[in-house]
Amino acid sequence: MRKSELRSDCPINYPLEIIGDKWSLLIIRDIAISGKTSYSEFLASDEKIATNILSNRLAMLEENGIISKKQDEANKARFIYSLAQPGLDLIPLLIDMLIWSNKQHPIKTEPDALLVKMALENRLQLIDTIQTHLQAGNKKPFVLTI
Amino acid sequence: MRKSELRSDCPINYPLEIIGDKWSLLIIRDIAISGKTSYSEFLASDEKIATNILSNRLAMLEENGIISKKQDEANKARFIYSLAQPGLDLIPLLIDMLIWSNKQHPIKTEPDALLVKMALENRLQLIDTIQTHLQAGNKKPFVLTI
DNA sequence: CTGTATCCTTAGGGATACTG
DNA sequence: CAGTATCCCTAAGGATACAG
Repeated sequence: MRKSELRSDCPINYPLEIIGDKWSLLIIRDIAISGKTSYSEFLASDEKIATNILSNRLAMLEENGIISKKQDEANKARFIYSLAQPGLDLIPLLIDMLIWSNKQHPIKTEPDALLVKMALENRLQLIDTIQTHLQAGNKKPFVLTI
Repeated sequence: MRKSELRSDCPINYPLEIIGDKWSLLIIRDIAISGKTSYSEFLASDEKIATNILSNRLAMLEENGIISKKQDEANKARFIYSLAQPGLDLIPLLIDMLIWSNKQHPIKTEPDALLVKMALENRLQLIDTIQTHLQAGNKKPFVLTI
């Protein structure tokens, strides 16, 4: 995305142009909250993303520095996706979306309800805990480790 | 948007389906931060939204209860758009986007730089101040009243 | 001023087959 | 497992004209 292609240089518009499509934030959610790391795991999510779209979005997110892609040392045919710093910095946004959704339609099913509870009690601490969890390279979803 | 049409009932997916297009959040920004209230003001924004798209998004946002539309008492040919409660509840999201953008490319131009400064100093207070400002029906953009 | 209506183009996306 | 490559369709969007 070159700057000349942006509709404007408004800082609210900017993230919309980078991750403002209907799929990117779901991939980021999968990594950040669901603990997913691989193509096949993203493919298995409820929203049923198509293979070509997933492929395209992973490439775009990597190109924009939101995620990182590394070969799995144990299994060379496998790739591991993780959040780069700008991706980790999107976690506050995910949490606020969760809080907003909960206000519109209160969430009662686990593990999301637990996440909402933690977010409402101490948003900053939750964000920090998730970021630390991810940076440590844990494989289980954060919410299952509590 | 009927629930049966949603790709999933994930609370992160929900806002993406309601306001996750490339234009809705810009209209909400115009109302919340730029102090705009009318069709022609939205039309004049930097991103150059088309008339049919603007018309469509205003109707959709109203239908989903995000914004309210009222006839101007002083000028009957004019309509005034404002944020309903779910729209006001999106302000934390806007602030997070601002903070994220600033981290990617530090903002140096006013009035956005001032807004970032306030957000970093006390996010909750800024959100509350903007919401109160809007609910009071002030016509000047919040940031110009400081 | 606040929209509709229309025409047309393009980007996004679903389905499926195929490959290293 | 992790993708590419097609094919095809639809929704999104730009441009412009017109209307109350």
